Amino acid sequence: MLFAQLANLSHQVAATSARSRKTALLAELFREADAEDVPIVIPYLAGRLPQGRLGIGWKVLDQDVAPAAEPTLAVRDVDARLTEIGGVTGTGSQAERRRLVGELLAAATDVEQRYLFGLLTGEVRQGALDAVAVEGLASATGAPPADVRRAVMLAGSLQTVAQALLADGPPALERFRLTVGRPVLPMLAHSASSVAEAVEKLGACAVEEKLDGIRVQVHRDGPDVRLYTRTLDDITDRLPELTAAALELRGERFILDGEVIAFDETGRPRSFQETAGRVGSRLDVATAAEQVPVSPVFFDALSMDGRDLLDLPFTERHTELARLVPEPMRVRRTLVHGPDDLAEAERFLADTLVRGHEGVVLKALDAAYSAGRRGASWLKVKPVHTLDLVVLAAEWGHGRRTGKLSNLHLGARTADEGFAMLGKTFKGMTDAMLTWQTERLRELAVEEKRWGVTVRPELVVEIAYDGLQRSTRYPAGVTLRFARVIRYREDKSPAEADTVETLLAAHPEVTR
DNA sequence: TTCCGACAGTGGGGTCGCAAT
DNA sequence: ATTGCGACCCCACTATCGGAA
Repeated sequence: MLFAQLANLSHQVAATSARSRKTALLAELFREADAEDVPIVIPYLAGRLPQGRLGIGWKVLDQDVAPAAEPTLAVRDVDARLTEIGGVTGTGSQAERRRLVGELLAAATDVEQRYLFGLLTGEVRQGALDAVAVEGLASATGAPPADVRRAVMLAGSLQTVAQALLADGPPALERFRLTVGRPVLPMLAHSASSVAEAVEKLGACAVEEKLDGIRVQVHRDGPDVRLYTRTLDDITDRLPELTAAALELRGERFILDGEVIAFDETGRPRSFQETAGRVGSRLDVATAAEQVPVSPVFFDALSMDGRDLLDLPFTERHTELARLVPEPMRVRRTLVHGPDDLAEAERFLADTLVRGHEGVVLKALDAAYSAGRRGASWLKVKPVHTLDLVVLAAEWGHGRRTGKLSNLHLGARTADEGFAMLGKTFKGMTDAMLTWQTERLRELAVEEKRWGVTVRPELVVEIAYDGLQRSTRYPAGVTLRFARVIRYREDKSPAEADTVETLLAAHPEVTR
């Protein structure tokens, strides 16, 4: 199959807004693909590369290469060349990768070049990624979409399922079962703005503390233990104390879901930055483990002694968990009967925050474990802080925000009547706000740059954020975590904006 | 007809490890 | 030694489609 055929199809998919049409287009191509092309075509159509990451980013792609006039590249050619590029390492590798990418781009037509850019940067912008590709695959093979989604969750990859399905048809889905040692896509939580809202939606539920660490899936099969992240990367070698903890549990074969986090000597959680740094350390694990020891804290059991627990209600999965895992290694929790029991949920949240944790997750007691589309039975609630800050600059947006000033640079007042930048945000804006702020910020512009505009510091904006963290990038030494716009405050003058001083005072633990 | 769940898109900051300077 | 870059952690929010109510 020619690469141009995929590039053109992707273009067509991007051109239609109807999801049903996107699905139909993808299904048609899945049906046409040769068996040998399938392992390549499937990830490409879901906007990804079968090789995963290749060390190719904007710096390597930032070259102007004249496109070829006629399409000649086969799908397999592109794949072979990318595999080659990914294999280049060592001194001079970046220049060599750049040269090879240049050669590939020169062999590609205009449409193919654009598609390649999308695949390599992970921004295909065709309005169809894994989930829509799953629908297309189901449609192409006649398999029920829900069964395909479940198989993908169990296989941890669309590609594996697609190959089996296209080769052997719907019966192939039977082969995808929960297996100890093979990671499954984790169940995720949605957000709720308050405990009351969450309890209202869920009814009887468990309220569990939400730890600010790294998600971990622990598999044990006898003496073999493997640890996986949320994206199913194997991090076994980095966390020997977790392996040891898993081996001490009195069970031979199980899969547990939880969080890994670092605590200080008093049992309070250390900052997310410290936990993340530890989990990210791969080279000198022994030293890292000594300086920042981490602990597993579990909240779910997916498999026990060869039994698949995924479809059991949460209550029963938790019973299994509690039988295996001693209390200190489990997430703290309380049970709530329903809205009339709200006070208990509120009390638990307050207590959890006092302990230094991030918030709570409320989980429906009757819900199965599912990464598929079965509604939000896990709801997280975290406290939100707000500030009035001043817009210092704004950057031009990309994709559907092209032509709009999007990413705002946010400043707080300083003691010397100036402003210190605390970070950026592009979140929380409606289309109307984008249009309005583009016009307003242009009026305030003092300098036009390629990336955007700097403005007179006059526009006050109300910002929500999850907390403060240390920063080496910004002048105050701190930055906002997950900043998002709530609304513009034209009724406020910049002199009424919040100061760095009051911000630091509100989060004493960060600079202590 | 209206409502709402699921998805894709739009990017944010930090840290680590490797290569380049 | 320091800097730049890519990968991978954490993540919020809006617009839109299409099935459910």
